Amino acid sequence: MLNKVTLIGRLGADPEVRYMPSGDAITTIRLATSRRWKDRNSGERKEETEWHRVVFFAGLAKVAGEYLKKGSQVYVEGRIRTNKWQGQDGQDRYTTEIIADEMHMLDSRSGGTANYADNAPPLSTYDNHGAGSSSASSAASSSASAPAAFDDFDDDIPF
Amino acid sequence: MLNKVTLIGRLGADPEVRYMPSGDAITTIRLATSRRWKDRNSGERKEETEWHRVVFFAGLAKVAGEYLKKGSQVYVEGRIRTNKWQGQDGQDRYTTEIIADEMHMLDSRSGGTANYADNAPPLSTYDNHGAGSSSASSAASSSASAPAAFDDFDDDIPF
Amino acid sequence: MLNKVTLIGRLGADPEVRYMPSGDAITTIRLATSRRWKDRNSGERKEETEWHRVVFFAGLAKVAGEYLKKGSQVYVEGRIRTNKWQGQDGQDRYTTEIIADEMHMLDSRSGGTANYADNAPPLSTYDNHGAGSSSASSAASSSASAPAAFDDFDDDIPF
Amino acid sequence: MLNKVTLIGRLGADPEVRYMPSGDAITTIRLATSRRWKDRNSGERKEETEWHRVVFFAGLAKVAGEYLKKGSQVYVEGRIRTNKWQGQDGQDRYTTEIIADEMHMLDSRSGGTANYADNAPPLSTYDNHGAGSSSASSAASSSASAPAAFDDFDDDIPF
DNA sequence: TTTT
DNA sequence: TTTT
Repeated sequence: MLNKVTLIGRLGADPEVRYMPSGDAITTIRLATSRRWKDRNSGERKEETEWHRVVFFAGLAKVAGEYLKKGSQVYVEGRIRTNKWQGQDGQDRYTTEIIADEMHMLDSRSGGTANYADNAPPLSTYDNHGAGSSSASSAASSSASAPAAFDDFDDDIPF
Repeated sequence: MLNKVTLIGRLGADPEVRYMPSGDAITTIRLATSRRWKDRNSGERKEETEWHRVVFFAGLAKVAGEYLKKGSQVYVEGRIRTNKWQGQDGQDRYTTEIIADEMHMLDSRSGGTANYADNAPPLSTYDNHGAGSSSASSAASSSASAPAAFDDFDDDIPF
Repeated sequence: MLNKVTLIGRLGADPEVRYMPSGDAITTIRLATSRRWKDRNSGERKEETEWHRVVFFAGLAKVAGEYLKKGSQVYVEGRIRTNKWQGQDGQDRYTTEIIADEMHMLDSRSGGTANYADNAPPLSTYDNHGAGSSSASSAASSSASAPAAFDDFDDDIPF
Repeated sequence: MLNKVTLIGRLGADPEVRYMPSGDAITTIRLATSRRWKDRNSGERKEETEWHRVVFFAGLAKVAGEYLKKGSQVYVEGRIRTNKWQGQDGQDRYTTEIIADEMHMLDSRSGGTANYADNAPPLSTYDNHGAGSSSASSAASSSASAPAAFDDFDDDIPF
């Protein structure tokens, strides 16, 4: 079965980074996508903004936490997950989020936040495909300098 | 900005069809997508099922309501929309759904529910791209026989 | 059946715009996507650039021809089409191209070519879904000023 | 940059499987996707079939070679690659293919070819994300029995 | 609640 | 031929 989401939008705030006991990072962002259309009857232009909670794990979480900022434009690919939890009143609540497995920063060169380009890695795509928790741990414990981000590059089939 | 979802899954129940005052249909389905993986540490196979609420409007709603059944396998493309509403306790609640704009029945000929193939249209893709509410209304008021479904075919660029 | 391509890349040259007898524009771009990975055996970083021929029709062709430039970063969605033709030697040749039905300029505000932002429309998505040649013609004959680009906005379902 | 293709279609012939000196399989299929639309001017229904050459490597190649048959319906995700080669006349030729990194068999239960269901694995998604050539080799040398196919399941992040 |  |  397929459960795939692709988003291009901007962060409404800086990323939030938390850490697991294992040392793995978990980064969460709020991403806005807006849709514009012209009402066929009234002819009015309309706009609607949708906010998405996007969660990154392991190596992706590190890169997202380090390089994304409020206002950054980003491409995200992942899957929908809805979590069930209980409110204080004992009632079921649901929260839907996007579990990201691919991320691509779209603010080229001077783009985005002022000092963004200072430590940005070359524009490229990061992903989590096939990453297990063990290798993720080792990635998470590697150096936080910019080149370390490249540890997450996809080892691909060399044909 | 981009907000796109693609799902391939099976219906957990027959579609629910409601009608607007204008006569337009609104069809809702519950779609299951499951994900299987092997835990890298324990080696165990795991499986997780995600349930999606998918909503179809206008011409798509008609086709979905007519041809999809509990257990049908379907491809859906659309966008994420989260609705905010108030519970009886006055607290904010959120419901996330997929607003479909393309649908593709995957139960081929002999496939799916027993008597499914009897009145199924040729395997094809239906979509709502660019459909305004007025044209949608006229589609909704057209005959309910199988060929009518074709009214929703995308008029495409003839090059 | 589904035949969908999504690309994010940069133009290798300015767009080429041609016109049909009907007045409709046809715009073609060459789009580079590059893939980077680290070879698992040698540990070397590798990079491979793929060039795509992307074709826009009707209203999309106008917007693409007007606002895209060499070096622009763009999101394109469309379908694969392979054309068969005959070389001078009488042998069959094949050319594969992407017929775009959605386009999204990713060079934000300050981004892209120097004077790009001067006449750029608000960042948004253009599409051709469901556009027939007749409506396309009328779009093509509308004024070429920036606001005209909005004529191509998707009329969407107002629920 | 992003270069992504998603196809749902049917095989025009049985898969072709070749083997690398390393023992890795390479499987190629011809996949048809068809598009139907109604001409807005003439009102005629039209149909166009596009044929795609899809190539699978490593573990995916094994599964594709074993379980797909002429007529099978399949979901494929991958990237576009155009190869340049020289005809006998010394002229450059180009061949475009889809390098698959995910595959999903859509013929449920009784679907597709007669004896398909006999040895089919549970309906699921196979992928090559992040597979390097070394791990691919070991997968290729594992047993060819049905359960072996599960070796290719995505080890995913266990949150 | 589907399906394999 | 783009870009980092």
